[in-house]
Amino acid sequence: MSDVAARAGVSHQTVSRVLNNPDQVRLDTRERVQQAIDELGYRRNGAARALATARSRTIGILTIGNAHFGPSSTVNSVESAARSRGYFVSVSSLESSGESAAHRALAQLVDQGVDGIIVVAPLMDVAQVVERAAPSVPVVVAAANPNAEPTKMVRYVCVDQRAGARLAVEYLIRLGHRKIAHVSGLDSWIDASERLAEFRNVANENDIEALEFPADGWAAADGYAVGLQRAEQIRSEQGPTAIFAANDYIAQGLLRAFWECGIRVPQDISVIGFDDVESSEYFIPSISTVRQPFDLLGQAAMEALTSVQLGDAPTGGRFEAVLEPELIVRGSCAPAPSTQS
Amino acid sequence: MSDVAARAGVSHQTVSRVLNNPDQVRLDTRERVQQAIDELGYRRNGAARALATARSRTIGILTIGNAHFGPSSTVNSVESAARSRGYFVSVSSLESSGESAAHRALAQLVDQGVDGIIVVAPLMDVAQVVERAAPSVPVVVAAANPNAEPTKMVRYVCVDQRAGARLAVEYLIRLGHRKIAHVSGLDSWIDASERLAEFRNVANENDIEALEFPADGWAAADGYAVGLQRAEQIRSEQGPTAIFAANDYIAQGLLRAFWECGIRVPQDISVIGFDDVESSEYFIPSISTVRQPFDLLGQAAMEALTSVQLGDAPTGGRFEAVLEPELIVRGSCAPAPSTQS
DNA sequence: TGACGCCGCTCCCGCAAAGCT
DNA sequence: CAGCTTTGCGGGAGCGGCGTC
Repeated sequence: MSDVAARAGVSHQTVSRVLNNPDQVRLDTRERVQQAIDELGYRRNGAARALATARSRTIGILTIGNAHFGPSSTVNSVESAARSRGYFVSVSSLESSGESAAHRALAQLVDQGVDGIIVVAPLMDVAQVVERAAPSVPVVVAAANPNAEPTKMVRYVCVDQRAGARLAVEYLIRLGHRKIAHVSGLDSWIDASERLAEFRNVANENDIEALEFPADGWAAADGYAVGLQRAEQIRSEQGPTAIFAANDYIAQGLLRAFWECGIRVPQDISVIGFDDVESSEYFIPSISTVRQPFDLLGQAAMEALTSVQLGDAPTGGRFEAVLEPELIVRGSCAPAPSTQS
Repeated sequence: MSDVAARAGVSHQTVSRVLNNPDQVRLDTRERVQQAIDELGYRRNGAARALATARSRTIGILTIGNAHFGPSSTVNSVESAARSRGYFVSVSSLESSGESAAHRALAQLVDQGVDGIIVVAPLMDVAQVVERAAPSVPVVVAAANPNAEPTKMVRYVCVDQRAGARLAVEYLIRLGHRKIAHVSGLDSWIDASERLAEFRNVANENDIEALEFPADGWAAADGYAVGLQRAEQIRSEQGPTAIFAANDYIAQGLLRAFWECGIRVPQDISVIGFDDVESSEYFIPSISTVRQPFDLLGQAAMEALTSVQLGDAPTGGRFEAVLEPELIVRGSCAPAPSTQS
């Protein structure tokens, strides 16, 4: 910087001013300085700036790796929202589950000196770690945490999981299904337990027989295993006529298992998924599902983070933003057999 | 830090030594200092450290967003490899295509003061930008760039795309197919053009009739469009009996289109994909494909970056590491009809 | 507009005490 | 015991900007 100053024949803080408050410098000197900067290819040193201003211009993202569709989509949108606001983005993926890993990752981010953190890991224990950590930097948790309790430093945004589950189940009910199974995801996931809870609610409200087929994970393989295991039951008269799968991959596994077992979808059983992953539309049959607005979620998270940084009080609600999912009707659901007859 | 020093009754220098070179300070003082650190909850300031050492302990990842399976898997593995080596990871996604965007993103990372950059964007123009930028920090490009020319600062690692294409096409040939189409991906992608080039080679070597059906992208929708458009041709006697799709999503779209058109896979036509995405195994029929070792690629990239930082000379080859893909045989390919008769 | 101090840390050097020949 | 190295620790400068006077 002093090189630039020397070349432009001014002092180094004039250079600094040109960079930070251009209007405080007379036009001609400003241009002279700018020219010197260009000629020397001068670039400000981020570390020095961070040290002097106590702001790193970096936000941290705490996530669970990109193996999962929802979190990975959200990270993407957070990243672009952050960068468009001039922030660098530092990503930290949870290597393993468990509170200690979450705690370490959080501490790592704080140590790095991030100006804020967005948590894209809809896991109950991660949310708890954040709550209890009482972090010194603003944190926004992107998850439909039922225990969300905004504080000075931590806020919440989410896609309304319950509304999504309701969309799916009520759609099935409208099709005449009276016996519906839910293949639930990992119960350590907030999303999974929210969807399950609302599945129960809606079934209850409508006097629907509700079956629960828990899966061992979110992957197609897990849905496949459940499908094989429940095939017998589904073929029987007492079996469910529709299934609400906790996500699309599970639905895909289910479809595959049913196909192998000679159970036709949607004639013998209807299946609806969640998330609208790319391949669902092209599956055979194409999979009806509930789409979550992950792009908006990232933006909302970034906005919420900014408002915390500005010292704004919580908006009053438990969430700074609640986004609505959308029902996508395709070919994997049909009217219940009994209605047809 | 001076607080800690005061509390432990030592100088700030000793505290620094405890943190950096513990063995240079006597056990009892070291413990005293450590205790003071714990009691005060002291954490080193990263920005100050970066300023003083001229090392940010951060590596940058330049990628194209996580919409694509390969890059996103690679980013994941790079991230974990980097963090296990004690690096923070700053991610910058290309918002748009084009050299200027790539240039900006690269500059942004450099400005931030990263210690190295790993490029996970297998695009020709991105690779060119990196080459021409003659960056001041070590860069590793994870792409099978045919023009790879390792320099002092930039190195290459890759999965052997040509070997992968060969695996797929020779498998089809072994099944007796003599007329094979390749649905190629975006030709701005290095991977796509490498696979296409090798498809031509292998076809040529084996006296195979090679058809090329370019797709407008990597998505299932693109494969679907091609499938619809080529259905007529495929049904005819002169049509290909097998298709090598540039990736699994395209293969999925193809399968869907064929299903809609009453073309049976694999009876009427064989289809093989590339990448082995999660849903491929559960598709109907399950999709034969070529798996790329993305996890190893990330590690290899990180290793290469470390070796550049250490000032090691290039290994001699054009790539620091060339990883081998693997053929995954499933249900979407069958012997050619002519062989069966 | 310019001069000065400071952000928090690391590195270079210097000094003292202890151990060696 | 002189003269040396080794070990353990402290003082001060400076990294490259920013803020106040």
